[in-house]
Amino acid sequence: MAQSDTVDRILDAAEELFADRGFSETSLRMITSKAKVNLAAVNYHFGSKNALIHAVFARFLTPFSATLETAFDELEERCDGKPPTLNQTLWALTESAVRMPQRNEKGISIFMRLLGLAYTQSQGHLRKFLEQEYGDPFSRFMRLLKEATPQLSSVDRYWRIQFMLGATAFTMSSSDALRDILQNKLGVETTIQEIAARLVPFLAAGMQAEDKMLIPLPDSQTPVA
Amino acid sequence: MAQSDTVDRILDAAEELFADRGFSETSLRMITSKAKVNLAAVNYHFGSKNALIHAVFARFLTPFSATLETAFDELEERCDGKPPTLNQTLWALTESAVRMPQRNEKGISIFMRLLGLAYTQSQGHLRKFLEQEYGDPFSRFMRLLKEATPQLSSVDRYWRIQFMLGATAFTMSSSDALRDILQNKLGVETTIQEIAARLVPFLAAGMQAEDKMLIPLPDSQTPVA
DNA sequence: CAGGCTTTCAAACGTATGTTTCAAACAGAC
DNA sequence: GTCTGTTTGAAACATACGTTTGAAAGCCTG
Repeated sequence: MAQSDTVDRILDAAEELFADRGFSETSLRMITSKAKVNLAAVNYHFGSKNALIHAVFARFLTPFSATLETAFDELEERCDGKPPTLNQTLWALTESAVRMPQRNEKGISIFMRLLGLAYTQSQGHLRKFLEQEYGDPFSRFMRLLKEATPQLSSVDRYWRIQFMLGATAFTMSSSDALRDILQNKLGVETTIQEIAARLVPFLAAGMQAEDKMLIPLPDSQTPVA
Repeated sequence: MAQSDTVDRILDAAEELFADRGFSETSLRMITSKAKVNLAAVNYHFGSKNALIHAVFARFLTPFSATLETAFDELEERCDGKPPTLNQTLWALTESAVRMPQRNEKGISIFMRLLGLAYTQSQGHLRKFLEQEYGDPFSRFMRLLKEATPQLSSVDRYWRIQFMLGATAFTMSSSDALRDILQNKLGVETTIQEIAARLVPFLAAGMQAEDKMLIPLPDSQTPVA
């Protein structure tokens, strides 16, 4: 065994269990027994459960953010001064995610599911960690989105970005389950690339929707401007 | 005090704490101390923590699903045989949610956050409970969506519905946090009605997007038809 | 006001958690 | 081989959890 095969085994087990069950619902004993290492190994190698969570994120987010920066570099160079289009920007992100080297066939959906958890179950420490470590490529993505949608107000853009993130994280986080359902119901095979190919135009269309809707509230409640 | 003021106080406290922190992260001791009732009261009145979770959902989901059925009835009657449009269908749902009688000013966002949690943190028992109790209006909503988008293939529709659910559940499940961020960043106040007013056209546009995208994968990977 | 049923209360139970301890096993350098 | 620092191991720690208990208090009916 390599010197710190233990560390990787813990990370592998933790990653999968976190993605399956969430953070609080996954105990160190589950992790260590799945990883076939001693319970104390987590605190020895990582210091605490929270630090382990950070390490799980860092392991895939660090190479991913590097890939993403490169993709953005290439894109901006290719556009030669002009701001990349919305489709190009979304696609640069999607392609970076899909083409990341995977540890196994479940890699990409675990990756997405973890991102979704980070958003929805974030316990303060995680959000702070992610913001601090990976805020830069995220900000850059935001800037590109902004330049690709100059017609939107800041507030509109903000919310539509949230909608995009939601559709993406949610779909990807359960893409295995959704794929199975589709297989059983309609007998259709679907690859993660195909899901992406359907998702991107959905997002682009939503992002570029014409109007904010006027809410017709017949009585009670104040209508929204 | 009314006879079972205790029950309502527990439900109120539980609802708010669940929405703030999630299910596993909220202990019975937090709930009972916030509600100012004895710890044993939860198990006495509800039987278990899981049953309390179900009761919290039932309290707002039962009247909501009734409201929703009525809204769908009215919509279908108004359309007089012709299938309602996508916008009408989405709006019937949104309006039913927004116009539910609220116990307090935070009511609607708690409501939404709980729905988001139900989707993202569902622990089996909850999903089963919701499916059993409220599967009917959900199926009806799905049927309306199908009739409103006859141009879509079953597979396309399936995935786009997932995208819609994702954007909605995800956004709503963290809408308070997102609102705060927006408040700090841009100094803008946002109501839940405004979020809905932005979300619906986003979803409608995405749902009706023209094309599935052709994926340009420069090398490796097989392009998608 | 007496009786029986319901509700509250403080305390304890058993279990599971994250973390710590300290001795044993191991690794590589001299 | 011996010595050093690192890693593993079994066990225990303290704490928090959901749940149960059994007695006290409250309430309503007769």
